[in-house]
Amino acid sequence: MQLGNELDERKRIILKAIIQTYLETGEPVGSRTISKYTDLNLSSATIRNEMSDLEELGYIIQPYTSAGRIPSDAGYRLYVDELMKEKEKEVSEIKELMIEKTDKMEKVLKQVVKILASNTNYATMITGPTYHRNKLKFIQLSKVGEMQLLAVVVAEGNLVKNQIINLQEPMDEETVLKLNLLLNTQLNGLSIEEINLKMISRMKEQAGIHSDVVGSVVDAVAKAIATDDEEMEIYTSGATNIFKYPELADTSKASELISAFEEKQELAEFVKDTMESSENGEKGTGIQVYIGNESPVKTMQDCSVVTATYDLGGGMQGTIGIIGPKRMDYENVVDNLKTLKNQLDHIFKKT
Amino acid sequence: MQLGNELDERKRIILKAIIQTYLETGEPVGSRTISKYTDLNLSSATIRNEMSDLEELGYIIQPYTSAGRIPSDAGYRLYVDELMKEKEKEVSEIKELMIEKTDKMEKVLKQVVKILASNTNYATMITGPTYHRNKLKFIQLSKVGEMQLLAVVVAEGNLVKNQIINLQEPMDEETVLKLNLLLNTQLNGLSIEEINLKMISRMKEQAGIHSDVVGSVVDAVAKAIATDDEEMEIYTSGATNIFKYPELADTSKASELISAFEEKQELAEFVKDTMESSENGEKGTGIQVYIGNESPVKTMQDCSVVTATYDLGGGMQGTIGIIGPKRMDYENVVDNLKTLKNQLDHIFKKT
DNA sequence: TGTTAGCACTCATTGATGTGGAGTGCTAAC
DNA sequence: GTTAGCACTCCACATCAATGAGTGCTAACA
Repeated sequence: MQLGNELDERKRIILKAIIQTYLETGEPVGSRTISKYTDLNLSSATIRNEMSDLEELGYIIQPYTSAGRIPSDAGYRLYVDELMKEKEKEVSEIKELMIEKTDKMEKVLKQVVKILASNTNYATMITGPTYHRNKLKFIQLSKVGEMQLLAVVVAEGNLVKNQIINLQEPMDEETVLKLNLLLNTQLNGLSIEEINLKMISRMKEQAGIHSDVVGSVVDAVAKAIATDDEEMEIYTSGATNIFKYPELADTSKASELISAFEEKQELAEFVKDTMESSENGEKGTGIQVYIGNESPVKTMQDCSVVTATYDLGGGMQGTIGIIGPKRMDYENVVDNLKTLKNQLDHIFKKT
Repeated sequence: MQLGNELDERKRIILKAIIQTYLETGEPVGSRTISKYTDLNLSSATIRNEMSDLEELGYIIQPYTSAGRIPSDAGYRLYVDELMKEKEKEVSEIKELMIEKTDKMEKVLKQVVKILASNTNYATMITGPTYHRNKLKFIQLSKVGEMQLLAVVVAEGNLVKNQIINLQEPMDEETVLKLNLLLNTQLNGLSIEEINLKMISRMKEQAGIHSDVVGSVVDAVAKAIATDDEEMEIYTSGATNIFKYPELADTSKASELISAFEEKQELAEFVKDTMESSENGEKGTGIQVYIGNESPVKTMQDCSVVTATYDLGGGMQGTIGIIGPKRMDYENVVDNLKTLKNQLDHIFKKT
């Protein structure tokens, strides 16, 4: 935005041409190529002069003396912020993603990353919706064995968790019923912050000899409602797509990248970052582009990462991400993410 | 076994020496090395003669003229079957795997693969116990919304599944109770094969206007009990360990291998194969070694795979696997798997 | 007959060298 | 302001020789 003004129209066109050619080929692009590529009808010499300027301004880089130029991080940034938009309307056919309606969200998510990965040829990730200040909807204790209870906890958004509780001593059906009633009347509609110690100890009193069960159940409840960072499941796909881009495929880089995918906790950085900046309401599209150094994760400084949050209302939101080389096809990626965002809204609102 | 007899003692020692040196170094081993390595006190020339014989017999291979020798698949096989055992008693200190007791099996499994991967420096996989002819233990329908029921199905082994059922029309608490009773009395203790169409249609009759709910519940039951191959979750870890072995680390191979890990369905082949042969009761240790071509998966012909089944009694069993280069440290791997097997038994029997 | 020393030979690996070509920067002319 | 021309740079690639690990063979030895 601020930098863009120092560029006249011709420079912008040339820069755009350079970047686009580089996106396709992945190899430094020279002045002759551009002189043919554009409809400016300029000789390579003129282009060379302009390119020299562009390099001085920091938008392109010469990997070594007398080689072609490649975009710098700043160049990509300008391209994403401004140059790309001018073309945006052109290609925008909405591809129908074939997501069959399944009951389990987990499956949907796994399918989504998979489709996205094969659509874009990049590595992809997705998190399920995380529930901020989620409220308790329903608790059900059932006897499933002599000394075992099953606690089923349902939170808002129909997030179901269950936990087996091993008892110290047998419990009859009637007591189970009583406990059920107690738990539901006391805890129903509360969020995790609202369940305080006082309340728990009061309930334990009322439960009499079975106070330890109350403790276990409250634990289960806490687990069901609180979705802390560790809990958060991140699904990934297409990690091996990075082998398709020579600049990332050499053994050491690939190893690091794929490790990051496997461990997943580095990916959580993006989720956190994206969530934060989407709260600050930048742009409003909820789409975030990290180019090279802009990434919060060091191991991904040779990559670009594009993330989007999908928002299901009611405080539930998740994150989708695409990780690829810096020369990723930003237009296509952003496009894909946008349509996917809508689709996810659609699916989950129905469910 | 049958082939082993054509080898005299000296040849066996030399072969063993060759293999062990190769396991360490990963490079073709020459005669001079062996002449120093062994306590046979033979000159390199003599060793050369023996090696020539061993090559003719098919146990070792010369990658190119006048290079050292590397073990062939047959060589590894002999090593695993016979040579290795002679040393087995030596190193067998049981490493205590620090598996903290958690409630969720999923977490235990994820932790186990992780530990195993970092212990062995190979890629690892594990499946949860699959339940053959599993029986229904308990069904609980609960109303969680105006038009929504939650079906919780508990099968033997405390395998819990839940499913949200969307109703066509509201249902009052009383009906829910009645349905609960109906389902439990009819289906309790049955395995999936025993639930036939006749039974379902009879239940639908008794359910009256809510017959569609019965259908949904039975579906949920089926899903909970039947653990078909697709359902089966395979957890993996340490996929990037393959980068540590140059013979697997070149881009094309690594890409294929890691893809296989990501997709997981190739890994299911091993699970199936291992299960079958463990049923046939070979050896009795339940540990299976696939060397190179012996593998049922083509993409892993440059690897060796060692699998083990852990058995929890009651028809529940799962599979652990380690995937590495052919020159993997078989002794250590087998050892690790054995102790892990025991630990898993221990953990899950407690749970 | 089994073992060993010696020697010629093979072949992957490594580093040096040279060439071709893509691309630049600069200058001079239009 | 634009362009043609030219010298220059530097990577990529191929070629070549030197190196050295390792073999196979032969002949001598115990």
